[in-house]
Amino acid sequence: MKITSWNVNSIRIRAPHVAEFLAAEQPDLLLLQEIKCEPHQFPNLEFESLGYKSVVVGQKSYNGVAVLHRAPVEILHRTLPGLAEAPNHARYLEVVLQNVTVGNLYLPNGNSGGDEGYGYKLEFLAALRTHAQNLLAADADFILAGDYNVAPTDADFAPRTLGADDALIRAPTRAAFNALIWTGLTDAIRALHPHEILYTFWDYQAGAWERNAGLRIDHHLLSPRLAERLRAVTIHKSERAKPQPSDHVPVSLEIDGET
DNA sequence: ATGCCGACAATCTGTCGA
Repeated sequence: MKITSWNVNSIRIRAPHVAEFLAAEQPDLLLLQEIKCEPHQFPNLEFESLGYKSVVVGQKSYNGVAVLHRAPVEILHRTLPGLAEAPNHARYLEVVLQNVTVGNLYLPNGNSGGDEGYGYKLEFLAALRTHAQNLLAADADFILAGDYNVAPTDADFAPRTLGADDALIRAPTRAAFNALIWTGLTDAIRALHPHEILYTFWDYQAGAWERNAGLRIDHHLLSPRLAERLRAVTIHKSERAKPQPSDHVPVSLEIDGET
């Protein structure tokens, strides 16, 4: 099973890139973040011809997540369980494919909106941790993947890309991310590439791509049995060099068995 | 200090968010 996550920064702008990616890579699931549109605006036609259907959790202008799938999926959640507030933020979608529960998430950046904006980011991470604990208690096989807007360690961002108080690296951010991981989850990229400098995002500004001034902020967290079935991780870096790219690149997992 | 991008409301530009 192949599962890819990609923050596309507007699906309407990026539809040709996504279609090309689907044709070339044929993932079983493509988890999209920042689609920036309402469900009725989602460009389904361009993907249906490639054999993919969509589940869309969208809103006007901002945020928004979706899952593209070939085989039917069961929809479990359209908001993050336990996140009471969720004030008009389309940031979570959970489906099941082949007995694997897949949570697709777009975590708040946390640098805007002052204390409230940052607090919402921490609340999201806390709710995600509780949800992970519940899934573990239910003995589920699951993946929580997407744009976490968290650089977990100092090896996960290039020099001079982030200020010391940036919401992507502040101590409470990392503590909340670690608390999630330490429920017993595995960071897929780090499981297979523990020491390499790897990034999944390069800002549009200041020549970040040309200088390789990137961040590793897109993650796949795996439950224990799924971690044992992890065979490969691919960061599709070449997407960033294409014309009119997203600032994030796709990240794919290959999972053994149950296919 | 910072060279971008996309959506939107309202135009040939500004604001917001990331």
